[in-house]
Parts: sequence; C-alpha cells; structure tokens
Amino acid sequence: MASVHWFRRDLRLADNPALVAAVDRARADDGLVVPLFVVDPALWRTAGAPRLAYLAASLRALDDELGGRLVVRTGRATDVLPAVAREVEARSVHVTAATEPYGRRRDEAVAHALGDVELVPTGSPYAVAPGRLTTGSGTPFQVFTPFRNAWLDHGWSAPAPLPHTPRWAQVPTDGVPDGPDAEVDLPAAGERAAHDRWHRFLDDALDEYGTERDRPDVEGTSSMSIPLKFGELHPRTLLADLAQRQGASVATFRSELAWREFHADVLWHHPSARTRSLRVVVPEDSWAHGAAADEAFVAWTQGRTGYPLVDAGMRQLLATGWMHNRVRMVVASFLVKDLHQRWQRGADHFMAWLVDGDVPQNQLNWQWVAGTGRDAAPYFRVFNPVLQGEKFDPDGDYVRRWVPELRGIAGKAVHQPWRVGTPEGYPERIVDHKAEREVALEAYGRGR
DNA sequence: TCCCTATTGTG
DNA sequence: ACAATAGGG
Repeated sequence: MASVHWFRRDLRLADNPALVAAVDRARADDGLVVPLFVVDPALWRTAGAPRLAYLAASLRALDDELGGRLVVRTGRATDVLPAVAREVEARSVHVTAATEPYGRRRDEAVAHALGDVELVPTGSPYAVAPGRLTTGSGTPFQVFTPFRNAWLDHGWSAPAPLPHTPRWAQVPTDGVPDGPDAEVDLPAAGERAAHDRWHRFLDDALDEYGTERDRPDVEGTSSMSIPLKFGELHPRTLLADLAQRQGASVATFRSELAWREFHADVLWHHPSARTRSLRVVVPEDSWAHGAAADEAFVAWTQGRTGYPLVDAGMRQLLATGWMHNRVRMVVASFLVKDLHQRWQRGADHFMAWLVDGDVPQNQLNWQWVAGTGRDAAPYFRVFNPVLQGEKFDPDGDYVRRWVPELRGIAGKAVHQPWRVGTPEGYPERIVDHKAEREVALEAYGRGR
C-alpha cells in the first residue's frame, strides 16, 4: 500500500517528521511514497507575485532533491487529495499539521473528503506546537515573557533523521508551475540554499547579532524568515545548531524564534486576530478616510512619503520582496500613527509583497506596532522616522541605496533632506510628523 | 525594540 | 549651551 506525503509549508527532506512517518508507513505496507504538492488556484490567486515566484523556485529545488519525482497536481485540495489517494491506492496521507485559520479549515475539509483514507498530521512548523503551552491556571498565554519562559522550560525534540531509504512512486505530474514574472531580486530558494545561508550566518554574523540585527545598512540579520515561512528549514534545526554555540547573541536569536512561536500560539487561540484587533485602542472615527487618505496610502506603498527611512523601506519591499525588521516597525508605525490608517490595510500590502509573508507573523507584528495586540507596544509609542534613521542607519547608507534621489546628500543628513534643500524629484513630506503624532495621541486619549 | 517635555545640574 | 533624569502619553 502506498502512502502520500502532502508537502505544504515543509518544503524539505531533512528534519521532517511527517515525511518520516509517510516513509515508515509505506515501508511497513511494502509500498511506495508519493511526494505531492497541490497547486490550489485559490491560494495561487491570493499570494502576491514575489512569494509565488519564490514558491515555484523552492518547488523546483525540492523536485531536484527528489530526483525529479515531485508530483504536482492543480486543483482544490478537497478534490485532488481523494483523487490521488484513489489513483495510487493509498491508505494514508501524511502532513505537517497546519496551525493557521485557513489551513486548519482546509485540513478538516480534506480529512472529511478523504473518507476511509487517513489524514495523519505529524509535527508542526514550530518547535513547540501552538496551543501546547498554557499558564499555570490552564489559560493561553497573553504575555510574551512568561510564554518564552514556559517555552524554554518545555524544550523541543532533536531534529528528525532523514527518511530511511524512501522509495518514491512514479506518478503522472502536472509539473512544477512557472512562477509569475516577479520583477524582484529573489534569494536562492530550496533546502540546500537555506542551509548554506544559515551556516554563513552562524559563522559570520551570529556573534554580532545582538547589536547588528537592528542595522538595516548592514547584513546583520539571519535572513531566515523566508526559509522558515516555506519550511525549507525547521526551527528545531536552528535551535539544535544554536545549542552548540556560545555568546550573548545566542539567547537573543533564540528569543526571536520564541516571538515567532508566541505569535503562532496567539493566532491558534484567537483565529479572529488575522483580521481583527485583539484590543481596540482608538475610537473608530479617528481613522482617516476618503480620497486624501487613499492618496497618502499610495504614497506610502510607493515610498514617496518624503521621510527617507520610510521610503527606503517601502522601496526595498517592492524591489526585493523583503524589508529589514527594524524598518518594518518604522513604516508600520508611520502608516498607523502618522497617516492614521488601520493596521489591516498595511498588513494586506505586506502580505501581497513579502516573500516571507506569513499570516501569524505578519498580522501579529502589525498588531504589536499598532498597539492592538495583547502584549503589544503601547499605542503611545510612536516611532520618529528621523531619529530611527539617525540611530540605526547612522551613515545614511541604507537610505541612499534605496532612494537614488537622495544620493547627493552625504552622511546622516540624508535623513532630513528638507534641511539642506530637497533634491529635484524627491517629494516633500506628505505630513508633519510632530503634528500627526499629537493627533494620534489625542485619539488615544479619547479612546481611554 | 518610543519619544517628547520639563527640570535640574554643569560649565 | 548641553547632559542627565523624571514623568507622561
């Protein structure tokens, strides 16, 4: 009897317990394993071009690792899975458990559609499965620090071994789809490339991670967000490698992984947080609306706000499908507190463009900045784009890289072009930060 | 994972 | 002037 491994957000062979389960089940039944990926038109429509282009590249890499045996089928999962299971006479379909609202609903529907064929979830995309940890009184965690302590105490299993001598089935395939023509510079995709990048980070940048991760002008981050989003690496693999390392930065990086797991846990318990604020912090009538608001939103998306750090970040997003985390916080604060727009609008734009666009991370980090999350930055914390630029892009290199109009201004003066005379072609500030900060604080005062 | 203002101390 | 600090949104 064959078994099916249905790849979703686990596009790797190493440290993949669900794949091991599929291979073990097939061997016990003296059967073959069908490595399957389903191109669901609904998903293909909603994800933006950069992420789809990367996904297509990652699937090509996975197909290579499988010796060209990856089976790709197009259609709704509820139709494709039963059809493939019938075709290969499979008794079980193996998956890494989905934990987000959409994936959980889909898997329930697929399990139902499969009938007698078992849908077997093994593991999750997290070191500790969302929903696993609770407070002493049995309730979900609301606050990050106690969550992290419980998460560290709980620990995680060692990385899973490679599947033992898998025998892949040869089944007709639609072939890996072409990605859309995304006009962005994407990093190399696939398990191998992710592994290489991770080890380069461990060797070259981990020691300085504590300070350099906040600097958008240098390569101080791990750039693991994309491999983690697609499951080219499992966080358990990263945690095992970190355990072999010394230094203060190890705990800092582990803590960033804990944030990722915290957000997944919050969304597990509160699926509505995908679209709704967990707490309402300003009155509904304080949001900007109308043609002027729409125009400001477009200026924000295009990187034409007149605030150099904001514009550099938004242009980096359009050019590469990625933005440095420090700058994500600054541009998000700008949209919510300076332009008075709902976080959901910014989150949608991010999801359309980010290659690492991941529902729990994206939505809950937006809620963190907007102050609407359970353990979020208080609403009155407003980022000043000029000060953030001077502090974290102290020489202005990041701004000049992404905003060519400002390349004539040397040093950190580039963060305030209006002081030295705004160059031709670069916009004047679309709002006055000092004034809009006051407006936001006033709305917050009315909301209390 | 903020930043502004007022106040006090220092020269 | 400027730095350090407290208090507050």
